[in-house]
Amino acid sequence: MTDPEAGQTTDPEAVLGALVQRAVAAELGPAYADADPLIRPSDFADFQSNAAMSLARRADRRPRDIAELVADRLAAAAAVASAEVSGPGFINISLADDWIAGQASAQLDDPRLGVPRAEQPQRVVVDYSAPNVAKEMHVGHLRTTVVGDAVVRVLEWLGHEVIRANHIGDWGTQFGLLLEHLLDVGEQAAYEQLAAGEINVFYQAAKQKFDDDPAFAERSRRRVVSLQSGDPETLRLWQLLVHDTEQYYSTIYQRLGVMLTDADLAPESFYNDMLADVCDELESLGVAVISDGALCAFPPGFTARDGSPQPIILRKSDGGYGYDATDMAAIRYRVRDLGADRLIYVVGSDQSLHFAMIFAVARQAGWLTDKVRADHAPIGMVAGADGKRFRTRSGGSVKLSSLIDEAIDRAEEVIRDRYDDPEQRHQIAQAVGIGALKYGDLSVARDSRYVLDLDRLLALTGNTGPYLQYAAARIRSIFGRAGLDPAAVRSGPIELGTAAERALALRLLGFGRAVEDVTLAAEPHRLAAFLFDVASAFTTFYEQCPVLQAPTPTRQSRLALCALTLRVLVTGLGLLGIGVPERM
RNA sequence: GCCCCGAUAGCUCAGGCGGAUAGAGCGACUGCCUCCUAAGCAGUAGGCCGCAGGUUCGAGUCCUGCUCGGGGCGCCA
Repeated sequence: MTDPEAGQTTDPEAVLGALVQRAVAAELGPAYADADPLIRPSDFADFQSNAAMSLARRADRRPRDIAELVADRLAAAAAVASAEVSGPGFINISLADDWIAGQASAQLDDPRLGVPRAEQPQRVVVDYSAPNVAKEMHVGHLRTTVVGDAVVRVLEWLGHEVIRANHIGDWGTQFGLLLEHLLDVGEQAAYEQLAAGEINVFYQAAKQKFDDDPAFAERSRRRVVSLQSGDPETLRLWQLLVHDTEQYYSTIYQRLGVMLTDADLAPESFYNDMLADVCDELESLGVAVISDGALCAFPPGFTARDGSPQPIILRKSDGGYGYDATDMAAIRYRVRDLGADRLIYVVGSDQSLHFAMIFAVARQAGWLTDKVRADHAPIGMVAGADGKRFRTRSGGSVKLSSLIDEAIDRAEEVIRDRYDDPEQRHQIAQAVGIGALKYGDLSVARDSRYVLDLDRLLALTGNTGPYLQYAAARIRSIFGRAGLDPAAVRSGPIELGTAAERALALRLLGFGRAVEDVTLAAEPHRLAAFLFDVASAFTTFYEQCPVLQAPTPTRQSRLALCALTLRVLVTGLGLLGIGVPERM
């Protein structure tokens, strides 16, 4: 165990946890050194430890007696102002003001703001976004894209090596009709339409012809065969189609400020050459068997509608490969060739069964071992007004690009009278609108299903991205008025004269824990909630504590606290992929 | 039929590994711009945590059953 009062972390819970563990071990014996200190936020103090009650039975002592002994030892620690027993054995712990102030000063001086790098860096493949070629990116792609992006940023900042994998759908039978339609309209016209984002028009026209024109349908079927058999001209057309829509994704990603680039494409077709070998290996391992003419794997514990074993279908009876095979190939490739320690699939919750089965088969095959962790991070579906799954048919879909436009327009509307310069106005509106949009999706649990509500998603007041951006802008404004560069303020001393200052400083110390929490289950909303608490604590401080007008020692301290708050907000929002405008 | 997810304030949602009096935003209602940005702040009202049992010192949280909603379950991806 590390020294509880040393090390890089500023996290009070970690520090108190170590203190409680040490005290428990001293009172009850070394066998108790690893007991969970059960540190929780408290309504009655800064924190409480509930350890005494859980240890009472094991130690055959009365919980209050244990609590008294531990509390006495805690009270002697420099970090602790008071430790008192209450109720059945709660230990209410308040931290010393000068300890909080010292930690905050250290955090300000630390380039990493008290967030240590991972002790054991991993190589992590994060699979997210995954739009389909020649299909519109709609609102349903927003969350997987921004959640994946935030997870990637957090993992990288913690020192992990991240491989971004945009598993776009660029293969399958629908390409027959798309390619025939491409030939009909001409390459240039198709390019213009696709690059302009008129993707659904293109797709629906192709689909219409497929349904109405038997000759077209027949051509399409033949085209699929040509594609799969590697006919050079067909491949050329296919690449054209893929390239055109990739260009369109890129513009969306750039507008959203998402890290994905062409270099991160890991399309379905990438695995085509591996599929036969994947099937062979699974078959030779005895994991896959022929059933009704198809090559299937039957992972234990999965049963179908009629109670029979439930398969994944690797190779269809017609010899073609399905997406089960592609995903198996991707797992094998990512673990064996890329050397991944962890796989995170930020993919819709409707794929839960699929991933459970895929992972199970990969374990049977020995591709996933105890050393490799595979997570499906389910993304909740977007529902229509009827509460049911949001379907993109019948023109009811919301294009992601329109949503972005709307977000920026709404933000610009708010500041229309505030900034004369249209360029500046647009830049602010862009940062704020995109910030609102992304935060709106990042601040809820990623698997919560939701009815699309633009007013909620694009809100500019309350617990929103702009609220956090606004707090940062106000801090910058303070420094601007003082003619100071906030980045230059790197040291205290910080003094905590008021409750608002203390509450803000204490809150800031939890930054590292909040960042860490994101990686546990790929949940950026935990960081979002923390940042909202920080901004909220700051605005209370802002209302109550004049900074520039304060007398000298207090002024310096408050400037330091502001500088620290700004850096935590900007860094934290950056980890969520949200930019912060200089002014608002 | 089986499996997964959900049900918390009027609405949208948070609630690490079980802790004391269940939180936030929006909406409603009261106040607050001679003062570092009112995209803000302070406050009030609003709860059978779906229902019924169980586990235990203690359950929104864990277990069982049920109700309702969503999703999934052999050759689409």
